[in-house]
Amino acid sequence: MLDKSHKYLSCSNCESRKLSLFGEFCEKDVHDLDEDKSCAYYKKNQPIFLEGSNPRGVFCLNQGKVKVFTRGDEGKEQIIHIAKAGEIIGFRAMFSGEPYKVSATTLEECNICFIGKEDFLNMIDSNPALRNGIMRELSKELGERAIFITNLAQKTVRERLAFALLILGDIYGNEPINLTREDMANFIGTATETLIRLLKDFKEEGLIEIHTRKLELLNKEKLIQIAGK
Amino acid sequence: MLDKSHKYLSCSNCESRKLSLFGEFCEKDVHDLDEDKSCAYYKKNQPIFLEGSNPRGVFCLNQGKVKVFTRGDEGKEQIIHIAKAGEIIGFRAMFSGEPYKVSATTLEECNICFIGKEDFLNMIDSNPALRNGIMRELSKELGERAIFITNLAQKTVRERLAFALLILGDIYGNEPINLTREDMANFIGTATETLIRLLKDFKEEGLIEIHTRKLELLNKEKLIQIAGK
DNA sequence: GCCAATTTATGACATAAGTCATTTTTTAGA
DNA sequence: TCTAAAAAATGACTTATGTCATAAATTGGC
Repeated sequence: MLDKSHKYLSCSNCESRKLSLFGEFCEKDVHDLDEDKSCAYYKKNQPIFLEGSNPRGVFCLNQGKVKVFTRGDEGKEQIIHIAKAGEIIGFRAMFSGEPYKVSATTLEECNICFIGKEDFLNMIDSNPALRNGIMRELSKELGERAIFITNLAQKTVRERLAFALLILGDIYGNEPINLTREDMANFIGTATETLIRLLKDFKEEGLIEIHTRKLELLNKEKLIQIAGK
Repeated sequence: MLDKSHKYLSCSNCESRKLSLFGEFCEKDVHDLDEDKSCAYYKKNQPIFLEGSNPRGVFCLNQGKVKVFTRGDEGKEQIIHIAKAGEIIGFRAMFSGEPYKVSATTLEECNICFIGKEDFLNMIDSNPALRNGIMRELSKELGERAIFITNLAQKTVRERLAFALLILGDIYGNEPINLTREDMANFIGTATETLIRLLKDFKEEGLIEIHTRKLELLNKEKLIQIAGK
């Protein structure tokens, strides 16, 4: 499944594409996409783009997970989003005309394709469905971030942890959640030690199972209840 | 300046429009806009739209300020954004195809115009400049919210207050900042009492001047320093 | 398969910020 | 102009969560 060589990955039979904003492309569009893009293998913990730099195109996640984060005053990461296969990342900064406000780094080995700025913008101009998809995506995320903000401001760490576990459960699907404690703490906005203690509580309450780094959700119902609205 | 009747406000000489996403419209487009829109006077603390309801169009803020907020578990407001004249609000939910994730309420007397969903979407389809403006706007806000999230997660209330005062200073321009303590607390994500105590500190440190509800920034330099990155 | 480096875990302690109760001030409507 | 309601202010007290120190476990490179 994962391709460590830098060899070309065709879009036409790419399963991730079918889940992505390019999913509805007609054959010709897929062919054009194939022409325009380049592919690369990224190892774990490899940066994709950095806060403050200028976007040159967008990244299409074929395989693997990626964290999107900003750094606060003291350099501490705040994870804003965790992207999975099928997601296109880094397109916001291309429309805002500003440098990246966030950084992106792989959380595991990844295959990631790249589409240059000009090609991507042309696609958008000539493809209303893609355009609408992008606008829908931007809007949805904006709504999600409003909720993220409210959670941070009003929920306890325990509630936020339950909330985050449910989100991570969706992202990881069948696989167990697999993040360092630090990344997890930086996602819910707390100290690593606090997170560790709360995970232990959840384990003792029978809500999750812990296999070192890998977490399994045992009782989603109860987690939903703890997470609140 | 403020029109308490519900009489028609023409777009062609609307100063707020010139600052808005419709600012670059040609004469014909402005004429069409005039045909499509309706205008209304809103008094202070009047809701414009509610979280959970379905969007029927967008609102164009001709005069006044509006708070955009969500409610947490216990109904407490978290203010996400404060909109000023020239801003178009409520367009995110129209693209996401979901009900509103936020509510909007006037903070003062307002004149607000309304453009129906269909008309607005037609405008976007036929007007690439408007479309790009909207995408730029969505993207910019997404970046700002990443910073908002990081601030909430990592800064102290004192730092967030300094940060918020600077933002509010920009929004209010020449006028003094004019918000209830509760709204202000709900903007920076803290308890009203905590906010009141910190405002007192800032006053004693000579950073702001307080005339009951109206705040004046005296030392932006120092506020920037406190706010941090 | 071993060892250094990283990550996870745990305990002790400090404190920023929340909550609750009460008073004072301001606002807005009659 | 008066008055009731809302908002702002203040004090006393609690606590959730962060910090620091250290130990245990896990990981990954040679």
